[in-house]
Amino acid sequence: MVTLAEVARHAGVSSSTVSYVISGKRTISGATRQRVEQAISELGYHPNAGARALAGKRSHIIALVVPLRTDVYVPIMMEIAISVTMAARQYGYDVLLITNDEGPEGVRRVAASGLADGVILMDVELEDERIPVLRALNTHAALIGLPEDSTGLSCVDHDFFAAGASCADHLADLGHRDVAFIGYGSAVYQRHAGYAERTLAGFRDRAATRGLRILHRPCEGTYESTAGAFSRILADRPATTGFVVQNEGAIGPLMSLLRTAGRIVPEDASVVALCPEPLAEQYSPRLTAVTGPAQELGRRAVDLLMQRIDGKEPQEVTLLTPVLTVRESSGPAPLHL
Amino acid sequence: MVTLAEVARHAGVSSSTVSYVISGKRTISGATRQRVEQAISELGYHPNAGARALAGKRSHIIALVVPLRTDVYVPIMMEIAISVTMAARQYGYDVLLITNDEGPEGVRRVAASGLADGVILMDVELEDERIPVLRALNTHAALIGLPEDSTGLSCVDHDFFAAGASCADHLADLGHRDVAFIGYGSAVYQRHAGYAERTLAGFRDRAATRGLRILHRPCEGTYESTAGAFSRILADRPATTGFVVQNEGAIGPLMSLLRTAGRIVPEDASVVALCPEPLAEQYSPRLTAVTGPAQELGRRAVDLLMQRIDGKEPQEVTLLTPVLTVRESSGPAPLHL
DNA sequence: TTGTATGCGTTATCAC
DNA sequence: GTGATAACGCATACAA
Repeated sequence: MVTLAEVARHAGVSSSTVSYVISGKRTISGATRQRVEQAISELGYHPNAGARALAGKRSHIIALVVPLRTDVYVPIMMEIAISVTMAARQYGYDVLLITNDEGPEGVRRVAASGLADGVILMDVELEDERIPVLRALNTHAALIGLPEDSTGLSCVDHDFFAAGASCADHLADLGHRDVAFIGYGSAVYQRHAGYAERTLAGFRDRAATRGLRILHRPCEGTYESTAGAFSRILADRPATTGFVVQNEGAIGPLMSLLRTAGRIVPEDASVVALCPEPLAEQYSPRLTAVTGPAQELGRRAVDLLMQRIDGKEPQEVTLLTPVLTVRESSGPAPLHL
Repeated sequence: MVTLAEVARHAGVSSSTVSYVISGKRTISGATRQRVEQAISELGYHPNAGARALAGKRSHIIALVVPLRTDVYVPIMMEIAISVTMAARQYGYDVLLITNDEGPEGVRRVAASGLADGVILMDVELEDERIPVLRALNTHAALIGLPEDSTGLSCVDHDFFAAGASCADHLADLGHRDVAFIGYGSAVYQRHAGYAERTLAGFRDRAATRGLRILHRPCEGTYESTAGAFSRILADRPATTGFVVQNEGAIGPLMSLLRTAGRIVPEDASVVALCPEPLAEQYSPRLTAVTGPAQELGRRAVDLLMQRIDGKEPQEVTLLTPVLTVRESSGPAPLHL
């Protein structure tokens, strides 16, 4: 293994000079810089990570805590994880993957050992049990998701309230009067997942303003569950012409069910999905959908975390505005109803 | 920050004793062990990762290199990543996430710096450019996927050949004679992705043995592409009654297309998917499918890597047998054709 | 069974 | 602009 000292000898300078050439924390004459850089590449020197962490009190690693639960659309989790990793690399940081089966202990472990300089929490719940650990250890952190009490924490999330509201707006604009909201399974609402509640709240709120009559039906995301929700909607409100879906698993079944029921989309019924773009594009007809910028979420979390590691105190809550993209699944409310 | 020395003072022993209590590399009397362990928990001691790595020449970190490409079913990638992480934890290891946008350099970086003690490569291609780096640095590694030349490397993969063969067998057993294989986009075959080629080879091979007439159609996984493949299949071989799909994105469209074409599944046509269980369960009717054990893949890769880190030389290639689960989408070939 | 002492490779302080 | 050198916190060879 090539060490700093060997590089120094090879270049005929002291090891501290080599160190400073690398870190750039000292002004170095062009000549020595040349020789040092040449020695580095000739010997194929790579600074030892452990030694650097020990001496520099900075591991240049951040931990990313990912959920095990799968009611989150997995590709989006992955997209966020990857964007976090790539953003971190731009700061010279690497990313350690922590699964939530370790629970709050995982956070404590990597923070207390100095393995990670900071932590990014994904899928943060309203009363997240990892947050007390963060606070107790005074760990640098950024949260993806919005907890109940975000005091002193940096959080990024989609603006789900706005997302829900824009669905209501869009359907109201198209003249729909009776609209159904097919959401996540009731377990999701029972554990007060912020994203589910906030979307629904935004939808309800705007629906009231716009004078929509709405129906909310939880749904497990299976075909059966969707079929159940669908038939109850038709039974309770036969005049329903607008559907908002926030459960990825329910989209396919819903489209089939509408077809089977003889309701042509978008002529007889409009569908607005709250889902990632690739999903929306995948159906036929392509879905009008509200989508939040997933990669941006990861990037911003890293930016915030890096600020904190650098001793700054960035803003507490950042909400990223989702975009409603009109595609082929929504249209004017049918007149004949 | 609590250090070993502080714990030692608190417990009234030397720091090496504390170290040995933790590592278990020395026999310690019950009494001192007690006192040390108490001191550790009282002070909330966590060994410093950097110092440990420096002194022990072992970071207790492995790197997991994940692909950026998304033609792999993403949830499975995630499942593997998570199983790798959990398996690694059992060995006291953490997992560093490396995205493939760094290319082979990423592998070099983490290996040469001693950041990671070993590397797990996901989505290995036949001529993978990361492999030369592995060989040059003599990095401990385990590959998920099968490269052209696996000499001296430890690889785990699904037995795709067997997977393809079992699809042919199943349909032949049911009396089908004309079977179509809807695969990945032609780009996947052109870059000689091992999994695609081996599945097709296994399918072809067994189909020949069983006297099936087959048709292979690449498919991009969109609705349009699937519709195109489907109509060409019906045009070229109207008597086709069996469908094998290896493209997750094509499954939904195919089911719709069959329904639209008036072919009831499984009475008029049988569908066998090569896909993860959750996907197979999600459709209506539920799909007969061949599924490889994804988590097992991750676990095994970690096991192999740990053996190598411990100086052993485990077997080169491990192929995990997939399982064909009969569900509702396959049945006897229709007699009237 | 336990203690002492050295070294791991880097960063950063102090001196020149 | 550059060079010594003292930490950094732990593991381990060597002593006792």
